[in-house]
Formats: sequence, C-alpha cells, structure tokens
Amino acid sequence: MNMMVRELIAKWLHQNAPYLEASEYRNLIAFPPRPEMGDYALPCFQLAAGLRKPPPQIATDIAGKLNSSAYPEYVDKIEIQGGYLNFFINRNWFCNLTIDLTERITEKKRATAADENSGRVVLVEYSSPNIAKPFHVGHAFSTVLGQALANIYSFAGYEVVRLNHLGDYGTQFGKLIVAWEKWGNEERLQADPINELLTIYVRFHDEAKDDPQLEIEAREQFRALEEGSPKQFALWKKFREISLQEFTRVYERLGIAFDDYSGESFYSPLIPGVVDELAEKGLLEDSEGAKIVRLDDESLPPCIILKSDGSTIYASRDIAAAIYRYDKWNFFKNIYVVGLPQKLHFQQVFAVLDKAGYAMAKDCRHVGFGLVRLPEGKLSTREGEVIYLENLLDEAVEKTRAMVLANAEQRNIDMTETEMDAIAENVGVGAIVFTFLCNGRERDIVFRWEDILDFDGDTGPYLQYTVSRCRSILRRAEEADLLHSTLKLDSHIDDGYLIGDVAWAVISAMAQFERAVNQAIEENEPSHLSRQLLAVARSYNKFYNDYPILRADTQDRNFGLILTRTIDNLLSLGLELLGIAPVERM
RNA sequence: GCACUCAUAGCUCAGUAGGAUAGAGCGGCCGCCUCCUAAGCGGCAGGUCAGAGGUUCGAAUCCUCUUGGGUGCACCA
Repeated sequence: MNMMVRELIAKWLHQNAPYLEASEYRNLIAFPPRPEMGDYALPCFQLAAGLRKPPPQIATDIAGKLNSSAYPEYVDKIEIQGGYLNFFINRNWFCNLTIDLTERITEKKRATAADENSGRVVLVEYSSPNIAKPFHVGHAFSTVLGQALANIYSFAGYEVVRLNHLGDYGTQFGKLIVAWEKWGNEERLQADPINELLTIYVRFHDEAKDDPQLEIEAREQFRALEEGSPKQFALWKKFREISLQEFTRVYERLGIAFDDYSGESFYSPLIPGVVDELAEKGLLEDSEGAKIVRLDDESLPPCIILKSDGSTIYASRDIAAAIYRYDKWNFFKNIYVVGLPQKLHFQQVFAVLDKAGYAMAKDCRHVGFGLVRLPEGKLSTREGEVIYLENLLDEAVEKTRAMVLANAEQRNIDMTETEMDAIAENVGVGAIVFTFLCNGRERDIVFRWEDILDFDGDTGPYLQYTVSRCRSILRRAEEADLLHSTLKLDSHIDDGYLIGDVAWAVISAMAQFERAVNQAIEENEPSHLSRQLLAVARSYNKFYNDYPILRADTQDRNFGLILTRTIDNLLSLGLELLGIAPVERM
C-alpha cells in the first residue's frame, strides 16, 4: 500500500515540479516521525545543492507549484515544515483501498505480487536434528525459524520445498551400534527411545576413556554400516525410524510437516562422484594427507574435501547435497537455516561450488541464528544443562491452562475441558514460537523461565488475545444479525469517530503488512513480520479500548465491524505465517 | 595471532540505500472494568546511542582507531 502511494505522490511531484525523475522522488519520500506531521514527506535537502537554494525555500517552491492546480483525490493537504514538504493523505480514499486490499490478501492467503514468483522453487533446509539425540531448545530455533520462512515464501507465491537434513550418519552410529550390542535394552528402548539411546551413548563415552578398544570397534561397525552389512543396517534403520517418530511428535505440536527427510546418509553415497568432479576440474590439492580446495582468492581458509584416511567430511556432503538439489529442483533459492557458528563452513561450501563453475552458488544462502543460552552460560548436553523442547512446551501449556481456567471462571465463560486444553496448547506453544521470532535472528536468546513464560506485552499470546477479542465481537455481531458478508465500507463516511486518529493508526499499521512480508523475505528475517503484527495489534487494542463498537450507531458500528473483521483476518494470517495458531477464545 | 559479529533506557530489544524532538515491551510509580475478554488501555519516571576522531547541510546509522562481550579458524557436524 505505501509503495503504491509513494509512486503516486512521486509522479505528481514529477509532473508539477520536474526537478527529479519520478523514481528519484519516490526513493526520497519518507515517513514523518509523528502522525500529526503528515503521512508522507519529501525531504528537500538533497535538492538544495542542485537548485542552489535553501531547503525550506525549495519546499515552498514545490508546494507553490502543486498548489497551482487541484490536488489529486488521494491528497488532502500539503504542509511545509522546515526543509520538509509533508503530505496528508485522504483518509477515506486510503482506508477503502487498504481494507479492500487486505481482505483480498487474507481471503486468498496470497501476496499481491505472488504471481511473479510462481514456479520459482525455494528450498528451505531446517530443523535437521541428530538421530538418537534429544530435541532440545537449540533445535527449536532452526525449526521455528525455518518453518516461518517457508510459510512466508509460500505466501509470496514461491514453490517451497521443506527439507529436514537429518543427522543420520557418521561414526557416532558405529558407537551407537557397539553400545547397543553391549548394553542396549529393548524394553527401555520402546518405552523411551531417545533416552535409552542417549544413555548408552553417554555410557560409551564414559567407558571409552578407559578402553580405547571401543573406539576401534565403533569405527569397524560404521565401516560395516557403510558397506551395507545387513545387521548394522537393520539397527541403523531402527534407530532412525524410532527417533523420527519422536521428532514427529514435536513437529505435530508445532504444525510442521517436511517434504523431504533425506539426511546425511542419503547424500553420503553421492560424494565420490563429486570428489572426482572436483579433481577433474583441477581444484583438489593434497595437503598433509588430506584433499582440499584452496580458497585463497576468496580470502577463506581451505576447504577439506577428504580426510587423510580418505573418508568424507561434512563439507563434501553439503557440496554433494547442493549439486543434487540443484539437479533435482533447479532451485531459485537454496536456504540453510543453521546456527551462526557454521557461517564459515557455508562460505567455504558456496565458494567451492562457485569455483567448480556452478552459477547456482550465488542462490545459496546461509540463514544463521544465535545461541540459546542460560544466564549462567551455554546449554551443554554433557553437563546436563539441557532443556528439552517438549518440557518447555509442556510448561508453557500448563501455565496457559491455569490462566484460561481462571479467566473462564472470572468471566463466567462456559468452556469445556477439551476446549480449554486446545486453547492452552495453542497459546502455550504460540508463546514459545513467538519468542524465537520476535527479535533479530542473529541475536542470542538468554533463556529465563520467568521471561519466556511472561505473556504480557510483546508476545505471541498478546497477538492471539487480540484475535480472540476481534472474534468475540464478530461472534456477538453475528448473533445479533448485525454482520453481513455483504457489509461494505461506505466510501463517503467521515463523521463521528470514523477514521479519526485512533482508527487511522489502525489503518496505517494494516497498510504496512506487505512491506513487512517483503522485508522478511529480502532479509530472511521473520521478525519484520512479527513486529509489524505487534504494531497492528497495539493500534487495534487502543481502538478497541476507546470505542465501544457494538454500541455505536449504525454507521460507526459498521465501520468498526469491518475494521474488526479485517484485523482478525490479517492477524490470523500473520500468526499462521509465523507458525502460530490463532484462537477463537482464550 | 587472524577473521567474523555485537555494544542503544534498570532489563530484553526495535531503529542501515545518512534525515525532523532516538522508539517499544518488561520492571517501577499513578490511573482505567455497572460497558464488546484487564493476557488489555492511558500517564509519569528512565538515554553522553561503549569511547575518541573523521566524512557533511545533517550521523545511533558511513570510515578509522580504542575498549569490552560473543563466535569461528583443516581432518566432529
């Protein structure tokens, strides 16, 4: 919406005061810091040098030219303030267009410009937990962030493929097989799979300290697994499946389903071909027994392709995977949602691809994120300082459940146990999801229970609460037969509180939704959307607080209902994009 | 040692193609439910944008240096 208005104003400026091209005007146009100063502004400072006049005089000059003929329908007035020329938009015009546009977007759940992206495949690799290891809050970051990005790309019209690059290969499986044969217990495995696997894995490391023979056995077992020996393969398959079942439980709570679970084991067999290819292209060099690709001209450290014992390494796997994915999907963009510590690794991988002549290297992106840590320091599995995602979700849901119950009693709301459970689940999980998405992704998240379970202010529950407020009004309106699907905004209303400053703030916030989505895509940063939604919700809550919609006269009530319906749809859509379920009541 | 990254209110954070009086949430204090859900709304207090230079009409934003955190630097992923 804003872009469109900027275009219009820029054109108008160019026609009447052709000091600049329309596109140059458009780029200059900014937003005044406070609403009473106007809706759009042209800073005239950069024109000063060329016109050899002080900025305020230029503003006056341009205003004079604009005043010489009638304003277009979308401008109410213009004002000069210092070196700024400020524009006040016609609120009725803008309001009608914005509501109309928002209703179209939310109904189709598709961005306005979605068509131009259709057919463009965007791969998003995220979550990617290790088999046989617990799913802790650290994994949650990649999972939640990747899911939100995938949703947003999809909304923007891209064809999204969700990849879960499972950590299902490597010497740790040799260790696991050895440990299982020595200490494994089928009953315990069935009862609590990950825990049993983790227990024997930890025991392996404990005992391996005193018994180096174990490590040797582990390597042998992994070799056997790689060679396809049936016993080892069957065990590996079993561990993989059972782990995946566990992960799926969490994914379902988060509303996530992947298109592809090919992990390291899938890509491993592809590596030899890639190594040959790199050798043929003359990129491989011997160094201390290992095969490497030098990246000096990229001022990066060399990338190891083969270890000195001839075995493969994660870099070669990621290179093979990228090539495979390009052949299979011919992607437009290939996104890796992986922690920031691996930044250098991905720079190397992309650089090797580039050197090998793959133009698609420029379409590969590492989307990094910060650490989840405790106030005391890092989370570490070894020292038992871990928080399992499921436990965190349970805590949040339990707390929410208590609040829902208290609310229902206090307000005399008739609610079944089942409904309360469902609400608590959605709001509790939503609170956790939102904490991963509301700030810049590269920031660390300091984990404090009291903060993460605080549902006041800028939180997921705040957004869900706003939605349920909207729906409550709409429900009542429906019951009183006040709400018709045909209800349309009258284009000539501006009496009463209609489109007063408070409602205008709601409309202006609503108009910035697509800008936020675009920015989220450009920077692979869903927090732009999160923050936009908070701004929308805040403006609506003020409106809600100031004006009793259902008790207003017909014209005002209709306006309030339309606004409420649009806000409900917009916030619901936004929440869904973030991976959070809106709720009817809470 | 080299590289990357960050430093904004007591706390958690917004704010980049340089723009008007640097914003929000939490916490603190004070108000608002006979009225659509108070998980809400309003008000007050709170700042040398780490420090020092520089670039210019103008710098939290760009450049240099200093200080202080975080991360990464070949056979783990």
